[in-house]
Amino acid sequence: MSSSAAAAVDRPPATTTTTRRDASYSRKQKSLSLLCSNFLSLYNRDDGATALIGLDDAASRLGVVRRRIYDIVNVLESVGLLSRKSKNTYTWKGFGAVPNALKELREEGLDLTPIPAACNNNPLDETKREKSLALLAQNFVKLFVCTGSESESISLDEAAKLLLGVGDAHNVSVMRTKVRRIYDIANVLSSVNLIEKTHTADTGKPAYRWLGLNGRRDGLNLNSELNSEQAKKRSFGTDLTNASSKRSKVVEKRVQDQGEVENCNSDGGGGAKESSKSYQFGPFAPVAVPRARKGVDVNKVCWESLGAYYRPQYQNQAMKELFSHYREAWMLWNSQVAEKNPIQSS
DNA sequence: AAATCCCGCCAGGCA
DNA sequence: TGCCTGGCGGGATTT
Repeated sequence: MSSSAAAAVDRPPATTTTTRRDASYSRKQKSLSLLCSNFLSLYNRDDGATALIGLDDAASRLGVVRRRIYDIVNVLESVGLLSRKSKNTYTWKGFGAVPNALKELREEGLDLTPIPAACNNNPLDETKREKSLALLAQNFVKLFVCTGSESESISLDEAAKLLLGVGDAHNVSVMRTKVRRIYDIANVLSSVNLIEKTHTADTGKPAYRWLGLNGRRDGLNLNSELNSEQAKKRSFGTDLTNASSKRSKVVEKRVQDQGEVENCNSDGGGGAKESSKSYQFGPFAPVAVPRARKGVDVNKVCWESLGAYYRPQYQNQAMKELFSHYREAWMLWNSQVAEKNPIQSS
């Protein structure tokens, strides 16, 4: 089947290697870790309240194509942070739901034996399910919670080999694909501080350590400095959205066309230019946060959640202090508003 | 050179 | 038929 119309809309114009080599192309703007952190900033609540997540809404708010959202929700769903409600819609469950999900995973136990096709009602479905990111993510988590490795690191290689199908143990190509997927999963899980990236003591090879909910030092700090080295490396000076990407220009334009872009980040192109060079409000200013719609104070929700949850990790001390300053000012202002308007602000 | 992982093609399912 | 979902791997970027 050829690409669908939806996919065509979804997809920025076909990229050439020229574009990819463009000097302004920067992965920092687009990492899955950062995207996931921003996703949490939008939907995670301290009070444990559930929220509906529309995939299109999430994609346009974050300035990415839907495809990227699928990666995130599939992994987050595997640890119970959200669940699929219906087509296009997920329900945010929050960190309160994680212990149960982990308990269930633990009780299920780690069984990597492929289900024989003959035993399945629908072999095709099972094959697909077997390879799905969601299941891979669950099994990855099980490697820690079911094998007593909660205090130990598991190397990337080790994880990939364990999660490979029996017949694929020596297939380099399959192994490489599996490793790619583990990177995807690990980036999401480290963004929510359930795991952290480390290195094996002996070989220095990449590895991951289970943090569990202890990884969240407190209810606010989802982007703890304890977060993966990866996030540290890739998040400096980046925008809240991934709209900076040239490849995201189609999405960005679509959002602008809808007249929904809150141009609170005065770096002009809504993040299309390097925000690190021309920041005005700081990288936590969302580019694609929709204007308040009728009866819905979207802005308030977003800024509140940003103020409460979003903590960029700056390697630069000045940036750290600057953000702290803005955050304190915001919190102070917010509490003053709350005092004046207890009903509206509650 | 190895590690990392973004990106989007495209297959398959479903209404 | 068109949209939704997501597996997959090429290849660019970072370490």
